[in-house]
Amino acid sequence: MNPKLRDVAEHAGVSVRTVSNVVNGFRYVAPATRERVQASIDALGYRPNLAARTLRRGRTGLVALVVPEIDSPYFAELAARTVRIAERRGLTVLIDQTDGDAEREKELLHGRRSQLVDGVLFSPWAVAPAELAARTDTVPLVLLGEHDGTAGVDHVAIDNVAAAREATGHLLATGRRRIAALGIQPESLNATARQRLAGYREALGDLPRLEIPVRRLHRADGHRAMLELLDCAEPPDAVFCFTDELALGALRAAADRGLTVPDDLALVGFDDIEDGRFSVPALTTVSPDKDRIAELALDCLTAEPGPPRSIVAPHRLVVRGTS
Amino acid sequence: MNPKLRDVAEHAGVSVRTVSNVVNGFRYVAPATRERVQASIDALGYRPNLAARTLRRGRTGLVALVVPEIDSPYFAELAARTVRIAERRGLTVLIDQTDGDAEREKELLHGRRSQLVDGVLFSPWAVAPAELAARTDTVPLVLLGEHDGTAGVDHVAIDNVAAAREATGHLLATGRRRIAALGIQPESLNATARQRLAGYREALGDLPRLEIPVRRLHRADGHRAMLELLDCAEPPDAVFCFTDELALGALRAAADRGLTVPDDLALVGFDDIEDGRFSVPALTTVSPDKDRIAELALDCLTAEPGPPRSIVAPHRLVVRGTS
DNA sequence: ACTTCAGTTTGCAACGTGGCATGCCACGTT
DNA sequence: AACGTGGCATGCCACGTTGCAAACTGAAGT
Repeated sequence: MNPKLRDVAEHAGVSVRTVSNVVNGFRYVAPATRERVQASIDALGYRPNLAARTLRRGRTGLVALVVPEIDSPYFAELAARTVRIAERRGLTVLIDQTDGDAEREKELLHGRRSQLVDGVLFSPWAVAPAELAARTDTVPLVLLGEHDGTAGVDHVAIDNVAAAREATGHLLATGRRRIAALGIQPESLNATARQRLAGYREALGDLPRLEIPVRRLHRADGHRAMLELLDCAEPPDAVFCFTDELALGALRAAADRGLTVPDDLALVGFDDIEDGRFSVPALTTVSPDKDRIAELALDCLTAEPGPPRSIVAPHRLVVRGTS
Repeated sequence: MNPKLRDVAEHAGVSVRTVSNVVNGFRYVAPATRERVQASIDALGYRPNLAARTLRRGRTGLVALVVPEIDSPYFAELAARTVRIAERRGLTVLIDQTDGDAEREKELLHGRRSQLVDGVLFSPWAVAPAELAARTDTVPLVLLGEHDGTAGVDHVAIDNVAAAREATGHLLATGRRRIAALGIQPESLNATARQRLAGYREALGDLPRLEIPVRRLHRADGHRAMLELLDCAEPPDAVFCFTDELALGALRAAADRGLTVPDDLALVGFDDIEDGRFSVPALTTVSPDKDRIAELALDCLTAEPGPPRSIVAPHRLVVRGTS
């Protein structure tokens, strides 16, 4: 059995409470006492029991990161940063995957983790704004990547509309006129996809729209959709993809059809995943500041409760070889 | 405040203990009582307090997954599967990143998480076998991806030597004779890299060896090393890369130098990450059965304590476009 | 009638910690 | 000498749960 406060107290010849005071850095402990207690702590290898501490304090030091899939590179990179930054703040991150399933997202909103964590970083996919409003749970919640003004919940996200406008505008600036948007989510309430679509439309103005739906946002979806798109009567000369994964699938499709990128077809992605820096050619993309997003989100969680914040994280367009 | 057992007990007119029995599915509860209690639970929205439960039971339901970096695709994919399988077993996964730092790995071995988790899945990078043997911590530990017979700890890994032999053998079978191995870790005690090197050497027999060291196993490392390699006097006609990431960096380097893969240069990777299926051309790779690895590792954690197991997970060579 | 026993319910105690209030002491001030 | 003050140490209790053992019930066995 691990040593407990009582064991340390006996060993050091002080009360349990004094040991607790030392452990917690309480102010009024005589230096000599502190030293003696610390020696006993080291000698016995005492470590506070987290369960007891949690029970007493009501805080766990855990934060849940809820994402559709942790093996999607964007979320993996976001998770890596979140874990690092959380650690610096004495927090530990646990991972929940929803697989983009609305039911599972609802569960999370309604307290599936409320006993276990001090806060939830939630990257929603399919859940309706009404569900957010109807949330019963009281655990601090921060939405990641959503930014559609749904009241009552903290948000951290880049300006998706502006970013999509820039991406599309960049394709226009390079002389493209038949620009497709790849990544529409017809059935889903996904706010992010809607905003990127809005930005695309704004930039396009009166030019013909070419809006391609996909089931999910993975490479395979981008690949499949792009093959179809290239086989149709009037294929586009550029595609704005809502994720880098889609873009990489599309890039592969272009290669399958013998097209040269960016000459025959320009591509812009979204997310700036590591992968896109080493594709051939390297992927032009919108780069959200993931470090900043993670940081701001954790700030929100630890901040004093107040009116719901809506925080905009920075992004920039990174032009590389596909455009 | 959340309702507790006492509140439910009062509401249902039974003792606290009986409510606990219902919650825990204890056998001897009269159906009528169970129903009444369950109704009260639902009415009040009772959820067990995990901290109290943990304190009492001594188990947390948490498992730590310790990896060098969660945003490395192989580990992200492994994590995704681990989280899914763990969830089915009522376990929650928390993520620790070591960044390949020996100090941090040691911390984990010496109980950094022992209070918080029921078990640790540890994917070591730099830690010495001696550290493993000197482990003081008693939390169940399973090593992932190591398999060098270090006594005293459970292992789950594929047969890295055989896999590397197959990969190299495949390149030989396609007529290559000047085959490099990319991914050597000269300074590190990393067992995985050593085993893959051993397999490479076995397959090569008396053919000339070309063993290329890299600092880490990322795309950038593969890219850099491959550029150097291609610029030297006698460049190889094939490269066996110790990870897919290295291979993708190498693939990019080949493109940078105007080489055609696989005609001018064949590549084989290792890990079968999603990314490699959509590169141009698609990456030939060794595919470890990640689902099986996650499953076996969790089996180990939950199994009765016994003599250290050394479990070999299946793998297969997936031939695609780069060879 | 008495024991036995499975089924059912219960009270008590303890898991290890930290909040609170209090007590004690030494020292300087009035 | 009495008093106030700040530094320091401590005991009691509650956080919400579950293990344990005991108690009670009614029916079946002797």
